[in-house]
Amino acid sequence: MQDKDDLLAKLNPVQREAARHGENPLLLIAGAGTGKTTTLVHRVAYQIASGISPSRIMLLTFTRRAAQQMVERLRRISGDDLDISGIWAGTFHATSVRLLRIFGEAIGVPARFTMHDRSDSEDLLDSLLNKLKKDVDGELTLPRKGTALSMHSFQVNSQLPLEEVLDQFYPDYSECLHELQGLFDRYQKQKRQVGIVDYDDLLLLMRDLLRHPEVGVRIGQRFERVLVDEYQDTNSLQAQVLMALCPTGKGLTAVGDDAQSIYSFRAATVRNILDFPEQFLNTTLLKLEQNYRGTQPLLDVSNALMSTAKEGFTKSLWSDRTGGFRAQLISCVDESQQAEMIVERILRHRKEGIPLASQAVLFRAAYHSLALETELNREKLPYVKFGGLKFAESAHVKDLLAFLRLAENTKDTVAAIRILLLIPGIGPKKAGQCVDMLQVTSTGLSIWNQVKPPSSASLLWKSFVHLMTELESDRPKSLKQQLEAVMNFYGPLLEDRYDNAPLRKRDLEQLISMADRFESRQQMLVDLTIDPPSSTEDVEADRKRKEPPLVLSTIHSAKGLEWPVVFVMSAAAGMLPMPKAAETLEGYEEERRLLYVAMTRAADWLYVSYPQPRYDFRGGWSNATVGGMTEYITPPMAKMFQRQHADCLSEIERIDSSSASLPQAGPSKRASPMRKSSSKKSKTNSE
DNA sequence: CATATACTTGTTTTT
DNA sequence: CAAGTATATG
Repeated sequence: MQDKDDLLAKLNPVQREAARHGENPLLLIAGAGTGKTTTLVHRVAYQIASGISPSRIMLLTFTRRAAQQMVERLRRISGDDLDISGIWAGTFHATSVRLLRIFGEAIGVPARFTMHDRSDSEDLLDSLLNKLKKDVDGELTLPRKGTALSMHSFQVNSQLPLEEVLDQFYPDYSECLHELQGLFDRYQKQKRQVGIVDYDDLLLLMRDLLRHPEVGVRIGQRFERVLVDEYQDTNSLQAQVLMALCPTGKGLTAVGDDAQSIYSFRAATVRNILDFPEQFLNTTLLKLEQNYRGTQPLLDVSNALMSTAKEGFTKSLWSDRTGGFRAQLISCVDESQQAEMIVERILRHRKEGIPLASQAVLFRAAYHSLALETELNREKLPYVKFGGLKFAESAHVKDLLAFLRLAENTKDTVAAIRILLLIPGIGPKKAGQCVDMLQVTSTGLSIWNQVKPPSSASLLWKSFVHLMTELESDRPKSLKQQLEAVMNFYGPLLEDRYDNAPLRKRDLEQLISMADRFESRQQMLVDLTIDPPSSTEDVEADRKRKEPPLVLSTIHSAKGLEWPVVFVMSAAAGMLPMPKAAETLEGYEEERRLLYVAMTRAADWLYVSYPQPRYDFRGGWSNATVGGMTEYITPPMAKMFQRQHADCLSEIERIDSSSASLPQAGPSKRASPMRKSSSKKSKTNSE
């Protein structure tokens, strides 16, 4: 077997030091594109080579995508010598599920728990909220379900007292503190009683499990090494999870970049990263500043952006890839012209040899790409979109899964009401009655045989109850068969419910064909909730594409990825600083970091574009305050950008033809193995 | 009691 | 523009 230090041959000195660091707590501050993931992956490989069993290493990442990518890279660098298969790599949430399946009973989580996604949580909370509304009888103005859930979720994740959360973020509702507190207590209690778990509960339960006097200690001892990626985006609750897992910090590694913290709405706090050295004694702090991704001119612009930030340490990224393309700032007449401009440039890059899949268009909110998508469809360019509404969140998919969810957990009233309402002739009232029947009985769903539906629905009702009791029974049926049985029943209902039924039906066929991937019904339901197919590609993957598609992504979903060509679109007040988000100073600063994250995704070409302000919905210039110039871009920065006005088409042509050749990509080697790893799916690399 | 229609409201980001 | 409320009809 090779010497374990050979593994680290390609790392720079700081990276190597991080990889070889012993078991004392390690905090790695790593700027965008500095080889953060590379270092982390090498550290894991090095530890395994040093004799630590992979099954005793936990690698916590921010998204499932990041976890998969890391495992893939780990596999690549460890070759055949090291067996890495036992490693626990995943998000906090996914890891929690994994632990709960094994140890959940210890803290009262039933093996057949079902999960609620955000809209299910809202529904459950809404039922309690409506009762409360009757009680207060108009004396108080209570929040809507979505707002209420956000409050509660923030409270849980931040671990602050509810009073503080209300005062700080929802002052309008400070008066209802008492009522809301009661509401949330009842909400938590009810979920526990019926074996329902939501996103926040996964963290809460993971913490509680790890604090369990016996089981918790056992788990803590089992994991000798714990590594956390994107630490700047963890919240207090996640910090508590880590504290419970590694009380002394022994074996703990955290990696992050305070300049890229963009999840404050999930109660993420840079305090976690700043306080790490105090929280865990003997912490070693290492910093990575050499960027292996971008060219120096591109980094100059990003650095300039961050130098205007109001707070935070300034790191200056540098690269030895001097020269190359200078970023362009492009002013467009309106959104549709912006779309045309982007498509035109994408095509030009493709002609010059950059495949579509190596180009990405990034934006603040999912709907910002609508105009562009129309244009892409017109040009028949294939694309995948990350972020925005997920496949598993669409109504028809949720309907289908609700049948299985109810069968899995007959106390999951949200699932029950959802499917009951699908049946013609059954409304909220009747559905409520049916659900109440379930609460008192122990015979399960067969009690519904006693329900007498309106005569028009009686036949349908019979087949419905038959279906459900079949699903509920332990009679061995494959998942696929179960789904097909549901589809038999649901298919016709779907048809007269939605006008685009054929399309939706195809989605469901897709879902059914995915069934074999899952080991059990419970697993399928939970996995689809914590790891919903995040792009259109995941769903359509087997429809063979002629060409790997262009990437469209929200900035949040683009975190940690890179592309040779990056477009940041709609970077103008009203869209990139989102008015709603930029109300507070902290919010405003986060919007800036968002732009920073977006710009630092680019390796070779970067375009930032914005439409001119226009008089828009409900009185107001969409980005008037800045006279058409995006707020964050200061005059010196504008000079660094090669500024263009796309409304003068001749100007575009002129500049484009002069800069049409490929940029000199700096020194011959890119100093890291990140590039060029053209295996099937690695159109993008991580930092 | 279920459902259809007509009108108001508030617009992000993700596990 | 979707998701809420309010009112009318079956």
